[in-house]
Amino acid sequence: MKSEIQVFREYIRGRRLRRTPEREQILQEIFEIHGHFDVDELHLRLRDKASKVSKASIYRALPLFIDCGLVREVDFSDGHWHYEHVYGHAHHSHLRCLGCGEVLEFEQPGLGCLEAHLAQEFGYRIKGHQLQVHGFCATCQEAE
Amino acid sequence: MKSEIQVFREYIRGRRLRRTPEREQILQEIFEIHGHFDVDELHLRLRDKASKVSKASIYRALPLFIDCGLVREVDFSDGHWHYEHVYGHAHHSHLRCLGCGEVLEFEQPGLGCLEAHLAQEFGYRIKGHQLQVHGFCATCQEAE
DNA sequence: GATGTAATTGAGAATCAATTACAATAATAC
DNA sequence: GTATTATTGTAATTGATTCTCAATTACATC
Repeated sequence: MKSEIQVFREYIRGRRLRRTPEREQILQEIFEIHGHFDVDELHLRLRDKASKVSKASIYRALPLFIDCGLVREVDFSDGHWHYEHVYGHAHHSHLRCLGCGEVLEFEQPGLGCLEAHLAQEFGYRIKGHQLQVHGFCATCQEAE
Repeated sequence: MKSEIQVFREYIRGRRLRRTPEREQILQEIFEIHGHFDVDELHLRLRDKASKVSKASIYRALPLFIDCGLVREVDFSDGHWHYEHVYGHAHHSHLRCLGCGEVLEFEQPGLGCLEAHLAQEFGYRIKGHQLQVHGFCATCQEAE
């Protein structure tokens, strides 16, 4: 399997874009994040490492990472985007607690089959899906 | 089955909130919308009927409707919230075209079973889920 | 290695949906 | 009817994201 930096560099070359230290710093940082992140968090983490990458550059780089399949947008319905490092990870869905915000991951293999079915029924070429389940975790149920 | 206005009035009474013409106008308008809507659209439709309800009131009313199960937030990943009239409708998921923005609905009965499974495995009390599938419709595939 | 080009950058301004403060109004309880 | 307090519209504010613009820099070519 190609390394993620490799995937990104090939993508960059293929599009006549440019390989910059900023983009690679951002990507590197994403690899090191365990779990989900948002732009603010990513920016702070880079700040802490004395990187001067601006938020604007992060906002500009993320669509590239998404486009080449390294990162995925995740919707937690809290008013801004979250992202996750996706390359080489099994596709999964999120179970989110409406009380404390905890997010668990689970696998849902049946959805590949659903995609094939939808492709056939509606004539779509399917690119992906997002499934979120929400509710209250054990702790938050007690607290109610 | 209780009428939707009834559901809402009981909810209002139960919470010691107040029944106002603005809220009922908004709710009434939502019933008459076929399909999905966003705050802007709802506001324009009310304007057209010479209603003076402000956007702020719409923003303030929607969480109430959601809370009493009459309306559901829908995420089309286009930067702002969409909603749909939900009471008495079968739960469904959305298939969205990344090219033209078309949205189709489909039913996915297996997910009720998934919810029960998750409830058991993680100790959650599940409140609901959202599934969106995205890809390119037949027309947009040709255009590429 | 120098040069031209066009992509990329950071900083800050602009945008836009959503929220909030405030004073006026109006729904409910008494 | 009166008091209480939720709700309203208006306008200001917030906060995430996008855009602008001048300066910089990566890459291809000489």
